[in-house]
Amino acid sequence: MYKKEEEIIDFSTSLNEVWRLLTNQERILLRKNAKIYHYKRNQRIYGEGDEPKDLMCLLKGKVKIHKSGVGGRNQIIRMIRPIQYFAYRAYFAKENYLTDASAFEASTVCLVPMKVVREIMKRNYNICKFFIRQLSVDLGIADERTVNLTQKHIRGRLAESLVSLIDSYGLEDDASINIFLSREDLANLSNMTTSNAIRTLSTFVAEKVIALDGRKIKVIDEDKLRKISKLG
Amino acid sequence: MYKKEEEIIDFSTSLNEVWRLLTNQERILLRKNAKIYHYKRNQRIYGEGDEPKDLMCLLKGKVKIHKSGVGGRNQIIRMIRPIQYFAYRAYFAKENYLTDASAFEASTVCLVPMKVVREIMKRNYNICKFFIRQLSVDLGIADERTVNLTQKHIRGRLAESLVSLIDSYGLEDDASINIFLSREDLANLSNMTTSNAIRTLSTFVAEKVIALDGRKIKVIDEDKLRKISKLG
DNA sequence: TTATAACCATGTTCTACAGCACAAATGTAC
DNA sequence: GTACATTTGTGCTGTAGAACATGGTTATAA
Repeated sequence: MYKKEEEIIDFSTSLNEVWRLLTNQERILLRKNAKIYHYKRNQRIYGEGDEPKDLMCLLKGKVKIHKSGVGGRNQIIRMIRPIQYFAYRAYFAKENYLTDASAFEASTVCLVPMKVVREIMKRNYNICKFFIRQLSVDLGIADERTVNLTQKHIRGRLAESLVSLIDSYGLEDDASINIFLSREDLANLSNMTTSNAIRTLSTFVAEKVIALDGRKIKVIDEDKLRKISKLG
Repeated sequence: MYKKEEEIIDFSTSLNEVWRLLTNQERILLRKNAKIYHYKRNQRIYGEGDEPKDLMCLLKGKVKIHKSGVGGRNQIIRMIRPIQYFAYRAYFAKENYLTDASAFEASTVCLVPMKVVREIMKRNYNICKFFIRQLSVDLGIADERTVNLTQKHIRGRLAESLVSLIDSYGLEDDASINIFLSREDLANLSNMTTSNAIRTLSTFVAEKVIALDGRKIKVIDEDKLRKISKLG
């Protein structure tokens, strides 16, 4: 399925925030237990129903957390960017995964056994605080999303997705969004059909809010996009 | 706004799980800082934008967490039942409240300053674990809800709400759901308009899935209700 | 009592959007 | 190169469900 590589990783930069919160001893423990995996584009990282065993931290690439709903219709729940942690919710809730995670593009992930993480947590309040904070932020985002996806109209939903992509992945020098998704993924993120995503993108182009070049989305009028997202 | 009462509360039963995890010292600290408030039907407990200061535990009654979306349309995010904790997410995320909380019926709430809670958490890993668990479970529920509310049809959404009310509040001896909400609240919980909630309830009655008597909902065929919820 | 409001209930439009169907463009394999 | 698959783009049609309207029924108040 996936390839394990022995590799020298600079943990202090790649694990960032969490690394800073650790004692030397804990760092040694972590280094000993961490594994690095590489995933190819569209490869599955974990699946609904799997038992959660490892904390994951995305080092490089992009990952989507998604979920198949009624009639197999797919919905993207959230997107992970480098140095974000994921895959821990299910373990903490003592559940199996409710979602799927797949690499959006070639990605590198650092895995740490949850058992090790738990041992560290027992002794290090700051790590607990870190997870509590993450979970709380994510729960807030989820609540917002629920309201937005159900109440906003199609234009508002798509605009909102674009805005959240901008906020997550940023803009290039030429104002194009730093992630390339298919129209289908964009639709799954915005809770609409692919045709509607295409159609609505076209109207945005006509209104000079964005410009398209294949999967590249150039943001022309970010203010207007944010306005559509808020009011639409 | 609300009335504070000096009152003898049996913390060990009313705070349940958390109380058991505390040391004697912590219990004394908690008892000294806890306040009891009473809220009337429909009274607001906190509002969007307020600064979170206290951990709240519902001792008696029913509370709804809701959120006003596009065009003031209201959406119920989750319902709280006695001995459930709430109001802590925003504090942990270092945000102000994103939601409103109101008493559904006359309710009693125990408030503990978050500062005190934090002090206890620093020393007591079990309390950290408790919140991590709660947040993780809630995040899972939120993700499920997002998919359900956006993908299911109107019948499925209403059925799902009814099922979740059954699971939260249980059934009386006569198979009626142990909570009485207005059609409007039911609509806000199921992401539909009041008229559609009324209409769909009627079809459920016609199909002999439920029986209605004012706000009282008697569950006739729970299996069928769960089936509609799953497939609808 | 009447007044007034808050709830229910149901029927009738109307429109946003999903669901095709089909074509063109682009990529990928051989 | 050709062949095939995947992605993208558009038009058409049906329908779920929102918006509106009307009327009845039950609480709360004057």
